[in-house]
Amino acid sequence: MPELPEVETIAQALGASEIIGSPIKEIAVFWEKTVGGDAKHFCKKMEGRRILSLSRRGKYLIFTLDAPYSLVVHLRMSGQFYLRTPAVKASIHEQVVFTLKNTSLHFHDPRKFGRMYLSDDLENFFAHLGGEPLSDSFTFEEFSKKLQKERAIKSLLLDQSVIAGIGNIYADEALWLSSVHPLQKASALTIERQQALWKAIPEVLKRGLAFRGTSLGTGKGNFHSVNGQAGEHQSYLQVFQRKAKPCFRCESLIQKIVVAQRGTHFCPSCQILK
DNA sequence: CCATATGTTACTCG
DNA sequence: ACGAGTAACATATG
Repeated sequence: MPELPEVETIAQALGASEIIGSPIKEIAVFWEKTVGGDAKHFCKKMEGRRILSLSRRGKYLIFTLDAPYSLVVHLRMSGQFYLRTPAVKASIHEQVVFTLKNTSLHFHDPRKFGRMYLSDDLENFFAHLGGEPLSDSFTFEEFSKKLQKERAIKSLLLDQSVIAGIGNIYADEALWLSSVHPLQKASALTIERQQALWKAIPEVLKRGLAFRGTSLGTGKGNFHSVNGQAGEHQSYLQVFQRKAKPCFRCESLIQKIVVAQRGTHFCPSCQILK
């Protein structure tokens, strides 16, 4: 269930792995919807091309292949990658297996929501995705413009066409850090709260990335990087999953409500609705 | 059995 | 037209 820091963690791990430079010799698809419903078409386009590099856009992983294609992967709720040798399906949850030169790349996805796309035009593919919150283009001026909506701020933060990469954990963390109530109408934020939130978003994302992502719970379906590597950021969460525990700023008990259909954690004392 | 889950999209309704 | 709410996707966990 990866968000920007988790996807970036995976991109960095795969980008430093032996898959780089390796040709894709064979592809086995066990759940056709994962690759868009036409496995033969998908495989034919990919087979023989090398994986040149890994990158990320929002919550999408991008495998740059020999021209003209890139393999774009969205992990959705439970997608994970494993490197194995040999290329035998090691779990019923492996939906796609890529046989490479000296290893194999396995896409493990119990809930089967993950999706793979082949694109020869990434600009067009990402045309409707918002900007990158960790890039220099994430300016206060641009952010402030996007807040001019009569809409709950949390709902806006989760909208990938507004800003790319923020999910439920980091939305709650950024709102807590900036003392903004999740149900606050975006257009009603004071300039001070706007600025606080603008600073908080990169801060919480960078912290998540520094700890190589957030791995919650005990289940294997929760986020893990390549080869099941857990992140460490769960130990540093300020508000997410802290229902009924004391706020680290004011000791009031953290509340959990539902906003935009998502569990939402906030401090009722210091995240004030105005 | 029931509720919940770090995501996205199609649909209805106002 | 826009946004909120809902169900759907499919499975695991508490």
